[in-house]
Amino acid sequence: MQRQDTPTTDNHATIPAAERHTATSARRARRSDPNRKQRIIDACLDVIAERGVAGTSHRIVAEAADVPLGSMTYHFDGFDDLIFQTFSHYARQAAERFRTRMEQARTRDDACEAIAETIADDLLGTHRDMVINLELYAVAARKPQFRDIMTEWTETVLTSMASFFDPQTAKLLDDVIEGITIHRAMAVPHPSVERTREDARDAIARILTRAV
Amino acid sequence: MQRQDTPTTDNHATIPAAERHTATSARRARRSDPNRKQRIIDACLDVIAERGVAGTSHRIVAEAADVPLGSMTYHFDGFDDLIFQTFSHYARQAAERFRTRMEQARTRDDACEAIAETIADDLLGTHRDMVINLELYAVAARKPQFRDIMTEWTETVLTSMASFFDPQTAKLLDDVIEGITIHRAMAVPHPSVERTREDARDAIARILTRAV
Amino acid sequence: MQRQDTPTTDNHATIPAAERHTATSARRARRSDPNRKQRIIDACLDVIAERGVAGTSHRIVAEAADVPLGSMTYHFDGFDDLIFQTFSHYARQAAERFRTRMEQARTRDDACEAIAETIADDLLGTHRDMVINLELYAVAARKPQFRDIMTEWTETVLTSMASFFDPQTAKLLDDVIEGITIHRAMAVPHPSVERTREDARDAIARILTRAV
Amino acid sequence: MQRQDTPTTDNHATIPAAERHTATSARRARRSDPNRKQRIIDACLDVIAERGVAGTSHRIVAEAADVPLGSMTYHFDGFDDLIFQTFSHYARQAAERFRTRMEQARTRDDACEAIAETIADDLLGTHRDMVINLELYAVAARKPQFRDIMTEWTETVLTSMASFFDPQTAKLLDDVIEGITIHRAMAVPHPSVERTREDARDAIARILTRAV
DNA sequence: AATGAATGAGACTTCATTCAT
DNA sequence: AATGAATGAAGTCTCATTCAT
Repeated sequence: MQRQDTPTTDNHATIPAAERHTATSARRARRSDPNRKQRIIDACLDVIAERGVAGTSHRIVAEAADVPLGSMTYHFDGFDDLIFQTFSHYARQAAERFRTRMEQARTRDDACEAIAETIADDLLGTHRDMVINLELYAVAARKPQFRDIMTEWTETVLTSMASFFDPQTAKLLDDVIEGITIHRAMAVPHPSVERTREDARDAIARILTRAV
Repeated sequence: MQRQDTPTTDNHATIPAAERHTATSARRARRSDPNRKQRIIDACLDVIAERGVAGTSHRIVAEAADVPLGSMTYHFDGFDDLIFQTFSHYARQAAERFRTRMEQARTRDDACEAIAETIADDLLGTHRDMVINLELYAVAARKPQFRDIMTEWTETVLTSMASFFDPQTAKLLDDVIEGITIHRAMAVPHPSVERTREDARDAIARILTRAV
Repeated sequence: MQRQDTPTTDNHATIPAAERHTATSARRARRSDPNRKQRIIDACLDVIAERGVAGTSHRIVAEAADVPLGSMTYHFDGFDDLIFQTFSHYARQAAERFRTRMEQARTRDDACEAIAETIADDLLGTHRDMVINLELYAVAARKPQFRDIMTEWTETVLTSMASFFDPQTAKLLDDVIEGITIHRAMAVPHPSVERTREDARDAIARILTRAV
Repeated sequence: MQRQDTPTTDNHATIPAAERHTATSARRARRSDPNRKQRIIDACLDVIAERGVAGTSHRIVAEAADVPLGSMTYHFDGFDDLIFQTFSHYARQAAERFRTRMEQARTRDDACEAIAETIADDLLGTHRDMVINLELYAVAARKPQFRDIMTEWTETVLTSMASFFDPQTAKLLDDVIEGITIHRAMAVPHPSVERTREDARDAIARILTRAV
């Protein structure tokens, strides 16, 4: 309780007490829904891809995941936590995909191809991934916690490339991956996957030519 | 309104109660205010930098610009228009800055240095620019309209480089600029401006070595 | 935006942005409603009397005052401010009533009768006043700001009695007023107004007998 | 939940997210917990003292008592029952304390001193008791059921005084006790215990002087 | 006997926008 | 031309309570 001109931290009051709702409406039974939390995260990812973080809300995600609104703050410690866990999950998955691709590479050429494929297929292949990436960047630029997600991701990428490229080259390649991703994302109309793959191959080749 | 914000005390950002509306009359009294619209745009840019598009609202911008709330929908055709014009202004300004830098370059080495400076000083020099850039990217990824802003910007950049580099090299350089910008933005802690400039120089050099 | 285990003050996020409700439903026109704020306060007093502060909410008060929910936080700086202003108004009014009664008294006996009437009619006459009084006490016990309301009230009461009683006697009388009020409020069933007035007269007489 | 609360940082009072439910298993492990119900009541009293009935909820009490949320509705028949039993316990205890004090009195003077001590030490000695008292009054004013608690308490008080004072005097004394208690509770800043005891002695003396 | 999981209702607040002035 | 007043929708979050285990 606070007077009108005395700003305090306590400005989100809540429910009264004592006399609360006594109505006992009929309830749908939907208990015991395993991995509901994961379903919410997946749905949240979809929503972010479609409407951006700015357009994401508990209600919309709950609807997308087909869970009651109350589930949101039950499973997540507030909206911010939802966003954090969602991006965290996404980044981990993306990093894993990249590592898998690199692990399957035998030669340096294989590795280059894997990178090109990552750019063209994983990062830009779908509008979805593209948007999520950029939304994550935007948030991370302002929130240190989200930068940690990025750090982890970057480390996995660089580590995965370590077998084929020296650290400096790997970093440069990583920069280029990023740059191409963004620029193609911004292009209107978006270039085709094939075209993007070509461009990626060329860029990588140019960088490596000198390093050889 | 504050969603993905760094925690602030947020004392006066909130809407005043009814009385306060009239109580603040002394503060304003700003009849005949030329370029009020521009002041709103500048304030909006500040707000976006600090709270992201998700945390931006008419009220907060109005407060930051010290204009009445009614001004917002009077000068802008709704919220989206405000954001669009704001980003549009920003991008044009950034492109102009880059062109000026390049125009002052005489040799190819000058040009490289200008690029490095752009990365280190203009795009990453301030947290502000970094955040605004990424916010713009995020929006642009989802809204074609905003992609036009990016297109214009990119064209100015490539055109400015045309005197010193062949198209393909310019594009690659542009990609690297982007990649470095992002990766440094994500790094924790942010590397120093000097360090960033060094890295940028190296990356550019590597790319050009082979092209020469 | 905050990670799950990092308690920050920033835990009441709000609206997204950019893509918000564009629906323009038909609106009732109810502009220009003078002293709407006072009507809300009156309604709030009714609600408190009926359900206690614990049972009071923006929604319920808005409904009682027949104003849209949005009006509540428009006219008041949050729930706490509403409660504060409501009690403040009530206390001022009650103090005024008491002063008027005392001002009309000519003799000491008149004053005694005025006090008895205050107890029986003003403070206990209606269930409404009784409840509001006690709710105010309860809040004031925990919130210093509300204690200020009480202080002002008490001062008015003591000042009003100054013409007829020495300070110490006035204070004792005030204490007795309070005590009778409470005890009768707690009695089950509530004694009649007449009975209460009798009791008050007796108590006052007893206190004054010795002082004479 | 916090409505009319003094501003607190409120870190751990909030509900944990889903995972945290299981994460805290180490903390509890309290099988076979005798007088758990009493522990809940004690905790509830603390919560009421700190946040008022309006700020009390099942969750907060459960947290304060370190029992699982489900315990609340298991041991109590809903929220109102919890509040009722809590106040009931408190009043019985307070009445008992008063009776003990009076039983130890031998002379009428002893009795007067016991009353003064009750006011100064028991009712006002701690902020806690003061708040709880007034919260109880407020609820009792609106709910007959709670008035029964008060009736029982008052009867014990009057009975305890019967050995030393005639009924009418006892009643008046009781009124004064009440009045002083409230007025001191409202004073800002609260007078010291010693000062309060003095005042109480004086008031009692004045009342009795005439009666003698 | 006891409790973790879950939920629908409702809490406060802020929002973009409209409209009379 | 400009704006203060006002509002319905939607925001996040907490609530008491139920129920399967």
